[in-house]
Amino acid sequence: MNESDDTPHLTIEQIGRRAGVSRSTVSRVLNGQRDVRADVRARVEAVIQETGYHPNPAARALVSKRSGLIGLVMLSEVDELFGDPYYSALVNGIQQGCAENDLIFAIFPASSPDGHSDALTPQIAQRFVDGVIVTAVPQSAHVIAALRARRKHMVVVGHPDDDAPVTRVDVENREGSAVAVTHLIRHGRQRVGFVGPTVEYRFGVDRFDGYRDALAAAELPEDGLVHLDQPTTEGGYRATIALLAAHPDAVYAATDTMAEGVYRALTEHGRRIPDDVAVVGFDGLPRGPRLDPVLTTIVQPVVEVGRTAVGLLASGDGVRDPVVLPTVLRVGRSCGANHPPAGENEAHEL
Amino acid sequence: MNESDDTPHLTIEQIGRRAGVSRSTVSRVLNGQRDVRADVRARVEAVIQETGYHPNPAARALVSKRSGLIGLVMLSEVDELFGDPYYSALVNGIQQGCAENDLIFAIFPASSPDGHSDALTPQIAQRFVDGVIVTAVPQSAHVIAALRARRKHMVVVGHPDDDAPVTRVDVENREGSAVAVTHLIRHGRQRVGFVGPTVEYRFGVDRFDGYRDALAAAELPEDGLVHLDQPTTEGGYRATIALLAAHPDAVYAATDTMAEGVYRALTEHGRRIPDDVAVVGFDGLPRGPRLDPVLTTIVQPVVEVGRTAVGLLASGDGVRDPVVLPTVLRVGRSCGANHPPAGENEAHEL
DNA sequence: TTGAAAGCGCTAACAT
DNA sequence: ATGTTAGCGCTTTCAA
Repeated sequence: MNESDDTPHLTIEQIGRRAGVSRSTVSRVLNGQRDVRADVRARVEAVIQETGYHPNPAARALVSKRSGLIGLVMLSEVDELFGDPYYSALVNGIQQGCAENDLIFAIFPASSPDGHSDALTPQIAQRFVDGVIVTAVPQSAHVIAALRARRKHMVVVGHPDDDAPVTRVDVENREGSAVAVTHLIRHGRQRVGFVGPTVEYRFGVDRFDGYRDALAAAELPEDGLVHLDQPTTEGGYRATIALLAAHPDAVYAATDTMAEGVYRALTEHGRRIPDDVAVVGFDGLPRGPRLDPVLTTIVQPVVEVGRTAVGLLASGDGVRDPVVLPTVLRVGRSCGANHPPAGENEAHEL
Repeated sequence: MNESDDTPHLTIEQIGRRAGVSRSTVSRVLNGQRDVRADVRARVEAVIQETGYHPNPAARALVSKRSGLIGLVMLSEVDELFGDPYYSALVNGIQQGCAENDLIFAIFPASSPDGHSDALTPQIAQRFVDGVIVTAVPQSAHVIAALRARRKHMVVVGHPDDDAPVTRVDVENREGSAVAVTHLIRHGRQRVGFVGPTVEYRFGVDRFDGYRDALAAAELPEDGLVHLDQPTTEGGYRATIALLAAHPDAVYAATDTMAEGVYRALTEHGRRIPDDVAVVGFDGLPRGPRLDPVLTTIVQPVVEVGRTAVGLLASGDGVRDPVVLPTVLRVGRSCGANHPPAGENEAHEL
């Protein structure tokens, strides 16, 4: 129960009575309709104020078919994600978006604990929720499919593998990558290695495409310079070891986490950063790895992604065009560009 | 809106029609009442099954006065907490509890962004929520007060400063501390230092009391051995530096995070762990610091705390007796007890 | 054991 | 500009 039972809650009817108007007028005031005379409105508002009245959300939800609740679908144990700097920032953005839109932010496990046939937890399935946010990772494909099958309102963060229509929010993975690699090339690097995740990660593919774009534009080779592994520090380490045979003078790591592995591998093999090998990463997350020398990286606006996703959920129903947010190059020490071209070293607030 | 408008949802009435019974009977089946003939029940359940019907939660909430929604009040930016191993585990437990009780888990910022006079965010104030969980930290005092004033159903995790009646879940801070310190004493340590948080942290006070209990029981002195600072690695470091003057042969750190600082201070000052100075901590969190040598620590069941808090919220309304969960000593290498007394080195599953 | 009917508190036609 | 009325989909007496 919400509160102790000895606090009978006021209803819109009673507010009306106290203000000497009908319940409809109170409703109009409540919902900001303007066809209410100013003095009447004031009177009603005064009563609302002094009584501390709040309309019953369940009644509202019943008639309006909106609960004011949106959810994030968690694909793994909640506390795994809590450690992840990406989710940490994303959740922060979602929370901000909810506050801005006066929505309640709920967390849903992806599947019911009892291993239901349906991939969805009863809470989502039972449609109390106005809409959900799902991140596009390999494991989420079936959840997205299930949500679509049930015609749930959803926004996908990132880029799902299948190209079925969904409203989604993404960042300029490809463009950002191209900027990163171009930056290296412009500062004299000729053999830029790519260390990125294996192909099931769509963002990795997009970032790889940006890498190719930049190499192609500079007419540089990529022979033996591309090495894929898990998007972890360990993966970055292994990929870099493999890459060394190709004698890179720079490494573009598709994630900062992988860049951490790149650092370790380079250091262990006696390569100085950036003197022998320059490094640029991607992500720039607030809680991401702190490397020495400071990593030059492409900053993606994850918090903004979260807020945008909520905004999309709050603003309507159908499938909308993807929203793709810009990334920014943040120049540190690892790229060897101590005097970066003007305008390149300013990271926006994210 | 919940779903695309072209999916008109089934109502209990329609289910009744299809099953050839009244809506009341369907409701009885739905709510597991037993005065329904077995074959009728089966028929209704079959229809529910094949139609994939779910009762409308808003309608249910309206009449039952329960939303099935519980919330965690977040006292700082969401993403600060995400980094915190304590919250990480707590949220994990809350999530588990919600899944078990078929509740939706929402996250609420403590105060409305627009700096309302009221300390509560509108969502909570507007009572959509069946109950909330608040952690007892210094900043939460006014939130707890505000919730109490509004007669919200709440469970406090930890121990608030004021002794106003609340339902709360806590762990055996005092008893656990006593076990930790007794363990050190039993293994020959005579000068056990206390490194803990300053007195505004109630759990710190409780843990200090346990320390005193153990010293008193062994008739050992505490002169110059108690040093308080912020409950951070840095605080643990500073407190230890101060402590060194008292020539401790062991340090009991009231949190593992502080223990991390203890390690650093001891190491920097040439003390070997555990040979010169033994160390025992408190928390044992899944994502807590990993120290070398492995820290002996008092493990508190934070996940269980979260689940219990939800259980309390789900099970009733009034103020209940505090639930205090047991802690367990987990013996590592830092206490110098390589052959721990039987039964002491088994940490339960948490 | 089952059905009919009232009503939870609100919004939104529809009147006036 | 304001009031009246009819539901939203459910649970729950109350009758049968």
